[in-house]
Formats: sequence, structure tokens, C-alpha cells
Amino acid sequence: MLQKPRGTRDFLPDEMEQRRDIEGRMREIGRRWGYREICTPEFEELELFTVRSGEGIIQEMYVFEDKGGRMMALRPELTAPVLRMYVNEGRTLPKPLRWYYFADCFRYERPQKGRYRQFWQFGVELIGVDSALAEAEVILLAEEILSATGISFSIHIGHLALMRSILSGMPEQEQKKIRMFLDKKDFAGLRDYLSPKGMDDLCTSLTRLASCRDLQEVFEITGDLPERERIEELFSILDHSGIPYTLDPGIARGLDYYTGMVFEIFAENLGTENQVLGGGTYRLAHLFGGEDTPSCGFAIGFDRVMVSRGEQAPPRRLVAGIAHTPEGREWALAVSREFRSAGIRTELDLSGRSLGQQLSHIAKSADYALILGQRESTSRVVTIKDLRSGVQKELALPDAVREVIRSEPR
RNA sequence: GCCAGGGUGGGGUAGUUGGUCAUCCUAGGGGACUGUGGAUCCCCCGACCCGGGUUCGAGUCUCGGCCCUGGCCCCA
Repeated sequence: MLQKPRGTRDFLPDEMEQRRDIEGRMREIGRRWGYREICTPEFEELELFTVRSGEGIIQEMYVFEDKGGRMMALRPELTAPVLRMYVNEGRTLPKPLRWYYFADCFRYERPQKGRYRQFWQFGVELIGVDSALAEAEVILLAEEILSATGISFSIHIGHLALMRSILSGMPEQEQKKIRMFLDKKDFAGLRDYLSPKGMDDLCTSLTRLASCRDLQEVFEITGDLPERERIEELFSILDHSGIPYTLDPGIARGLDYYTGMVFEIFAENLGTENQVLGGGTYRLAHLFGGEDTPSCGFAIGFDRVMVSRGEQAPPRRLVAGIAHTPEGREWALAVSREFRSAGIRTELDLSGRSLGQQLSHIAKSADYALILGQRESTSRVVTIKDLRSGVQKELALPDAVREVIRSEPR
């Protein structure tokens, strides 16, 4: 038997309804904040992704040569495509641009809990504005969206200027290595790395900084910075907004296009892959041939949100099932039409079996059975049976519709 | 790429030191039942992940692969 590709999933209706429900909540909140949906191609020229992340990521991507000999890649994320799109056709739009997307991405990686080869991201990009308030907006929006999904999470916010100020003057390679230790909170590893170089003092202040949770103390460690006022403004806005967060100067956010604020959100009930959101302030547009444009944004790992929500009973929907005899068929079709145009999910029996059999099938899943045979057809009425109470009535069609609309799904 | 544990009908399972027609539940289909319920009863459908090896004989032992689950690495 043919199997689905490794790391991909099939979704049955019960699961799709839940995914669409959560997706809809995210879209709705984005909409209320003025973010509008965009869409970019499922695949792009390979270069779009290597230009800023390096050749190394090729082995983590689905890469192929098209019939014209061009190297293409299924998108592994959406920030680069969105900024490419901005450079191509968004440059003359009035700033700032507030965009969101909900789309699938592909990475050729080893699947594990919360990590798949095809996965969905909901993300926003706020393009063309460079202010503490813009950064705060993105964080507050992220918080509101994740709250709406019903998961438990914690927000960690940092700023790259803090670490950079201590590391400035060091070779880039070395900085990168050190940031890796700090990002993982591997302080022992950091000491083993720096001690032999006689950099114990540096190690101490880095460790102190990465563990620091108070902004005043942070600046005692780093000394005064050009970015200080901006950082203080950001955190002041956040404090006044009342959202719960943890200051975390240790966040390094993988690659180098982030320029300032960085933040990550972790779900509280997941395993290793517990990061459900990552984002920050960055500059990318100039890499794709545009002007240097300040932007910030985030991406939510949609599938991880769903894993974090766990097994949920599928939402009940009101269902009406129609049982009918051959003589009642035309009337049954007419009744179906009316019920459907009233917005009621209406399922017509297609089997032609006995009414008893139709009823027993309908009773498995529906809330109401509508019985339509010779008698109903002749007198243009509907025999409607409430399957919860067992109460059966004969009603005129508009009354039957009203009766069902008034009720709650079981 | 690495490590650990797994893989028996659609889902969940039993299967002894290797030895009859591979167990049970559930789901699905049909019937008892052509004007009325999910119950009951009967019937049907349907599986040892794939390939090599050991053996008279493999679901069981062995090797390789594939896939699943979790972890490592990585995480744009």
C-alpha cells in the first residue's frame, strides 16, 4: 500500500474542523489589529533562502531543478518570501505595512513531536516602521493571538544589543559560538570554552547577563548603550500594558538578520520542541535588492499550538438527517433546499433503504430526523423528530426550519 | 546524520520454549425490519510493514530497509 511521505500528515474532518477553528481565531485577531492577509508562492528560487542563511540550509530543504534548469526550493519559512514580495511590489504602498499569512512550509528534517516536514505557520510582518511602539505592538499581538488559542505559554523577550555590547570587538565566528552557548543556557559549556582563552571575566559577565531578569541590573552589567533609551521605552510600554513576560537577554535567535528586539514564546506542556513562536526586529529587504527597511514580525508554529491544545472533543454541529420513501423524494429535495438555505447542515439519505434503516443510520449522528414520504409529500408538511427527546411532530416547512434553528446541537 | 523503543484487519488488541483455519473488541457494509431510533441477534468485509537469512516449519529467531514514537544534532 502506498504511504504518505515521511513527516506529513492526513487530517480527517474532526481534526480539520478544529484546525480551521483555531486558524480562524488567529486571522480574526490579526484582522482586528489591521493586519491583512497576503500569499506568496509555495516554491521560490533557491537563492532567496541561501542568500541570507547560507548554503548550509540546502540540505534541510526540499530543493529541485525545474524543467528550465532553475534551482527551486519549497519555502522553509515565510519571512524571506514576504520581504521579497515587499521589495517586488510593496515598496510604494503607504507605510507601515501590516501583513499576515497562514501557510504551509517544508523542511527536510527528522520528524519528531511537534516537528513535521510539512507544517503550517501563522505569522505577521510589520514593515517600514522602526519604533519601540511597533515592537511592542508585535509582541502584544502575539500574546493576544496565542491567548485566543487557549494554550498556556510564557513569553521571553530580549534585545541583541545587550549581548553585542559585551562581545563587540570579538571575531564574528567567536561571537556566534558564544551566542550558541548562551541561547541554550549552557553555562558550563561556555566556561569550558572561554576559560582556556583566559576569558573568565567575560564568561562571568555573560553568564550574569543571560540570567538577568531585571532591566536596571542589565545595564549595570553592560554599561550605558546607545540603544538604552529605546529598550527602556519598549519595556516600559510592555509593563504598562500588563502582559506577563520574562526579560531574557540570553536569546540569540539563530541567524544574523535580527537587529534588535527578539522574542520567543514557549508552550508549557510540550517536550523538546516547545517553542511555539519566534520573532523580532530585523532588516532583510536590502538583501533582496530593496532599500534598507526596518521591519519586525513573528511566526507561530501552528502545529505545535495544536499539539499543545491536545485532544479536544470535536465541536458539535447541528445536523438534520432526511429519511424519505420513493414517493417523498421530490418533496425531500425541496425540504433539503429550504433547510440548507437556512444554514442548517442537512444530509439526505441516499441509500433507498427502509425507513427504519434510514432512521437508525440518521440517529447515530444527527439531532433531528425529517421523515418525508407519501403522506408528507401530499400535504406539503414535514414530520420532524427530535432525536434527543424522541418527540415527533408534523409541521409546515417554515415551522420545521424554525424549530431546528432554535435548538442547540447535542 | 546519530541513539532508544516500537510496527498483527480502518482503530485498539491476544498470540507461550518457533508448530492446526491467528484471538477478541470496535468501526464499516448487509440482513432480521418497505412509515419510525442508537439496543439485540445473524452474516460479511478485513491484518502478521517490506525483503533476505536460519529452520522440516517464522507473527515469533536473525540481518538489512521502510515507517511510527520519543530523544540528540539542527532549528531560518
